[in-house]
Amino acid sequence: MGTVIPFAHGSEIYGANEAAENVYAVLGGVVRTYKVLEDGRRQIGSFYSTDDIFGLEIGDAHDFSAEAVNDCKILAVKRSSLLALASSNNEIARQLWSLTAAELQRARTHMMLLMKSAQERLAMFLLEMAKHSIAHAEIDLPMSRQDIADYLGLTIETVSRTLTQFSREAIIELPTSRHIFLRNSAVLSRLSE
Amino acid sequence: MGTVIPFAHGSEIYGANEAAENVYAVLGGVVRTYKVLEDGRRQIGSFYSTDDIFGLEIGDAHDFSAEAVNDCKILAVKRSSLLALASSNNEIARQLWSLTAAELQRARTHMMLLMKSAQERLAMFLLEMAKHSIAHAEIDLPMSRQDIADYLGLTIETVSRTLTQFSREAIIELPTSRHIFLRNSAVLSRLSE
DNA sequence: CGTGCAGTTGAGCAAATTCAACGCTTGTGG
DNA sequence: CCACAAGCGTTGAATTTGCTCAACTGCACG
Repeated sequence: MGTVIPFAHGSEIYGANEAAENVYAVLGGVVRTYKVLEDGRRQIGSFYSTDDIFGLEIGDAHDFSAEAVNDCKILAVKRSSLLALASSNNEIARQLWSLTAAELQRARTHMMLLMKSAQERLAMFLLEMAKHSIAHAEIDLPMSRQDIADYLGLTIETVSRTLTQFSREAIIELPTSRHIFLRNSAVLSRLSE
Repeated sequence: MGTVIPFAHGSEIYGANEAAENVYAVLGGVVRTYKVLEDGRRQIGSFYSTDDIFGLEIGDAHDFSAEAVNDCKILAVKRSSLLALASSNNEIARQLWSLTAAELQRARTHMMLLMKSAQERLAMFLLEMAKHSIAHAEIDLPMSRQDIADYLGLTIETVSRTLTQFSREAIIELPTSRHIFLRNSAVLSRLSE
């Protein structure tokens, strides 16, 4: 059911305000959803990785845009067929509702993140990334500093400085800019509250 | 259907992590939902006024607390009976889903707000309040500066200063601290983007 | 007529941003 | 194979923004 589509890194999956024809599942790679304000500032709403579902709207239009962070395999499923299924199958209907609730959870967590200090935001971000990674204390970042900054509501400089600070304090290790070892998750947890 | 309950200003309607037994509708007054962090910081998630519905969770526990901002009339409806209805009635099921989607919309708007400057946050807040008020350009704030600050992720001092600045610039008029006239909504709209 | 709370205002400070320079890696053309 | 531009990330200095701490005002309530 649905169609598997590959997306090259940086390519658009859908745009904000476009008709929401499909719902998407990540089979491989990482996707970002975002909005761009008139003055050029970009807010990244979420990153989605393997097994995550995104692009489900209750209205007829997407309210964020979606792009491939790196090369992705995406499963696209017609929204109309899902809705048709849901109308006769309570279990499916409940699962669609549940997906929206999961998005709500995501948004609320992100909201809580955005009222914190730069250190706390980075701590939360690293722990979140670590949870999604295979090795619990080793992260391979698929996204750029700019992506992280736009996700956390900070500048790339602040992201960079905060990470080097963590590194100086031996909380993390940064063999390369995209590769991070968590050396003191306890401190990160405390920072992220 | 359901029970009408009055809540005095400041009284708790439910606490975070409590079992979500009811879903609530505001018949009169204003409600705030919030979370308190270990260090005492409080984040207000949303304000709900007449005809708004709050406290609907897909899990079994509330994840925010809810309090009456001022004296309220609240209709409490058993969640279990709504869910029972939904299981046999697709229209009800769809409306429950829709309510969660509306919450998601709220959370995303709030997320966008929290990445902006103090001026922009206040501008968005004032316009949001104005939309809910009877007279389009006149606001009677039900909540304190502390509530506003915790909603916008600012301090009361910054809220106060920004409002007086708007007042000096003739964007608003402040006959009393809880009563605001919008004198230049265009500027506010531009600020809020 | 005080007392207390909510809101405002000011001064100094801390945090994050801006602007700018620099280093490292990568890819391309000579 | 080397030189060199381009992009990404880091670092530094100056500036801006919002926060902290403190004093003060006005209003409501006893």
